[in-house]
Amino acid sequence: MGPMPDDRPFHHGNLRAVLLDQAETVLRERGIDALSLRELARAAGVSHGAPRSHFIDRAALLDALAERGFVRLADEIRGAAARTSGAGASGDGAPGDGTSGDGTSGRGASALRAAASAYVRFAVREPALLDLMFSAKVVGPSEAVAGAAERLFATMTDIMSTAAEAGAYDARDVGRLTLLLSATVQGISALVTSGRITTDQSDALVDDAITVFLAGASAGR
Amino acid sequence: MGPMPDDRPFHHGNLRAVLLDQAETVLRERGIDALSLRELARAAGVSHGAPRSHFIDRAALLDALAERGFVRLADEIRGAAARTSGAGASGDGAPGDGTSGDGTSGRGASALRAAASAYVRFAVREPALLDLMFSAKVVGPSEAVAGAAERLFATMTDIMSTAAEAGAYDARDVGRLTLLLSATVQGISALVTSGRITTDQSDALVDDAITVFLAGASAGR
DNA sequence: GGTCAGAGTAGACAGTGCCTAGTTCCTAGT
DNA sequence: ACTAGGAACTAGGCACTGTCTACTCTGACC
Repeated sequence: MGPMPDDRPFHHGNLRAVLLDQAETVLRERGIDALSLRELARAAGVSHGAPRSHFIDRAALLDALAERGFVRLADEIRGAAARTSGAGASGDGAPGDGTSGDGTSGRGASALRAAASAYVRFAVREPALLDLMFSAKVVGPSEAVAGAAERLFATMTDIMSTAAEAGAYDARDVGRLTLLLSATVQGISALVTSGRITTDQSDALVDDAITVFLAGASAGR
Repeated sequence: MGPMPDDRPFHHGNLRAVLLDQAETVLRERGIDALSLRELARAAGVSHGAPRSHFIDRAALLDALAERGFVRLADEIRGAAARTSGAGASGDGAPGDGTSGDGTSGRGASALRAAASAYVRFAVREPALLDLMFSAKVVGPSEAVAGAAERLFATMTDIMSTAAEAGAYDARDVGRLTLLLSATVQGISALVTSGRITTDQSDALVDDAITVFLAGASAGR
């Protein structure tokens, strides 16, 4: 009814992106309980019903956040792994150079170390977001976030495959070993985000994890 | 002001326990978002302000739930580990019998397998509760839950020490290895509670985890 | 130029957590 | 036996939230 006395444009233009960015900040600084659609709307200078045009639910907003989180996390560990070897670790990397040994210090190993470290660093930087990404849903995760999570796992598989080609372990075990290392890294992150261990401890733990993992994985003949 | 027309006693007697039990059920069946102090009060047949006598906060209720969760989880993995070897695995167990080998199938190994399996089974049974126990707090966890979490970790350490005495790995590494296995098991659980893998996959994953862990841990000379 | 869907506004409603004042009961202490 | 006091509980109110609905504005397209 109000004739809207303001001079600002009726259409915000990119409300969705603004809401997501602000939500991410709130999540980081004050936790998920402090995330309110109405507050986000106020901060963006729109009415309390405006977010509904972009997110049908509060849950939809959270899903979008989780989805973005998975994409960012995948990018970061891919980048970290790629930075260790000269070329990238994207999909069909060059075949292994035949380096043998137990793999605990090969080129594949350093990529694994870098990726794991980047993963946990993400957890330190964005504890609430990672928590949201892996939170227990009463109903299964939505299509979009499941896809994004899948992409993260695919990235992990890529990195693990490259390490296998470098001789760190048998290529036939890549599937199961990827699952295992993913779980381990996620577990270390959970210990960090829940405040159970310090970041210093987590660094050492990542080191131990990779060392034991490589020794155990290559021991399987 | 109302003269309380009911005939039921004024004092509920054990409201606190009833609230916690009911809260646990709601958590299990409808997730943490469905947990409302007022609804719990209604279900218990008391006024909406009654819970405040026992839990100053909604957060306090959640803390109490998490605390109970830690205790139960610790009990379950201790029991599972104890059931593998004849005697219990409590604290100062009998010294190892000198069994050598790489430890991937020794007596300590089966205790580890049982404990890990019990942990993940707990996650399957109580996903939302486990999530709550390891949720990212903007402020550090309360005193009580930190203590309960500590007790869980101590239980893990006990089990790991017993396996070390059985020759699974060097006793000097127990501290770091406990942290590592705890993280791994928690990570597998997170994959389950977030609906990323099925329970069948989780069983196989636990198996792989223990195998790789023992191979890697004992490989460290 | 009219129309039509998307984006935003504004109001209402049920529900929640939290606070406060008052009431009831149990349990000491004398 | 009586009374003081504290713990447990009731009842009302406040601010806030998510969600629904009806309405309005705007730009783009025929």
